[in-house]
Amino acid sequence: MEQTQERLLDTAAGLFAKQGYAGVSMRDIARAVGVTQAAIYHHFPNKDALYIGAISYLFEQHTLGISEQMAAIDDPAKRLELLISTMLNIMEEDPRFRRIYMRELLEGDERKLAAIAENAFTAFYEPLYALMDELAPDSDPQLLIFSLAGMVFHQLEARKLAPYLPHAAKGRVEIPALAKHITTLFLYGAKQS
Amino acid sequence: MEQTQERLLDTAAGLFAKQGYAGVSMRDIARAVGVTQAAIYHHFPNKDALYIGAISYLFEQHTLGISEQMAAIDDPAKRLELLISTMLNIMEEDPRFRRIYMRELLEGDERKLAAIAENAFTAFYEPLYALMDELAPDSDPQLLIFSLAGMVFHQLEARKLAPYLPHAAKGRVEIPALAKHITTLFLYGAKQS
DNA sequence: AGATACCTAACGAACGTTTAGTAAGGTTTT
DNA sequence: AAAACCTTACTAAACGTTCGTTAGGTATCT
Repeated sequence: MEQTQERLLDTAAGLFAKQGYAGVSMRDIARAVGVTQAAIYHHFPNKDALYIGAISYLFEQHTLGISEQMAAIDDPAKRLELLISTMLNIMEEDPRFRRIYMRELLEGDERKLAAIAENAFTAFYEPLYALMDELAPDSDPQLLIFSLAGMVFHQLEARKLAPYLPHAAKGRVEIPALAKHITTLFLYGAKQS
Repeated sequence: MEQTQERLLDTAAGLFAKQGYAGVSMRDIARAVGVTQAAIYHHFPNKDALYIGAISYLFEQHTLGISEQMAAIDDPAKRLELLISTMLNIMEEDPRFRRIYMRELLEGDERKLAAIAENAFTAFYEPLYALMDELAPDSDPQLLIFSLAGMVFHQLEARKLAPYLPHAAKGRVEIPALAKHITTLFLYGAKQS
């Protein structure tokens, strides 16, 4: 059966996202899945491989179909709007996703970063790169992508911070409102938004 | 001497910021400072106390008179530019600062979040709030601030990812270029930038 | 003499990983 | 059709290492 392997990947993804690489032991994962530690080594050669496998598995779950979905829309601005709200929805639904990404950026292990970039992130990146070229051919697409991604990630994450800030917010900002804000700001800037 | 204690706090802050709580051992910290593990226990009762102490120490370092600096500039756009490049410079200089922020935001401990919001973020937040009101009186200032902060944080952090992405970058993007990109994008959007 | 600031050495627990074995199912040989 | 063999998917137990922490000793200063 491949059932155990997939349950290992899924469970490990959640644990690693929440507690980080060093914060999760092979025993933790085995216990959560309901097997012994040694059983993991039947499916993965070591902890590193399980970690990278879990992350790739996590990204595969979500990146499927994004390119196809986007290719169907001609107008670049409309495509951007769809992409932003898709990203927001995915990351709202599955916090493991943005946690793993942020955590890896923070910890910055060269090997793991490279693995994530290749196995997992490229599916997002490629259509975005093309879109940036269409929207603003004279700007650096990578800078634009990093700014856009930063807005999406931080808007979701910072909602937890909002209650503790001055001029306290009225209530939780919903996803469609966030999508509209980011799209408008990204396209036309604060002066027009 | 209080010298060792302060060096412990300073060193631990850097290590914890980069590798997280579980990713750093007491031996790591002792080795980096140049004492034995047992010496730490002369200054702190346990690892938890050292962690909390290190974070508090880090934020105390960053009580900056940014409000005064900004109050001297009349033109809102110029003020924005100064603020962005100041934020970028501070966080470039001391990566521990943005890493601890991101890490605590991820882990989301209510108590620590409240402390961070009060001790660290408010100094940035108040002048920003006023500035947003001037720049775009019809928009939600908090949304604008979160988007701006997301860009600043993520641009700095994501530079590590750049080499592993397709259409590989030419070289490391420098701070002034980042400041210019973020300022223009924030004010006028991608269409104009 | 007593406090301070360390040291060496060790404790038990937890860590990633390995070794050896087993029960179940399929495949090949007789 | 039965026996022999092989592969798969595990388990129980242990390996050496590293972990947080502590006990006890030793210089140095007041």
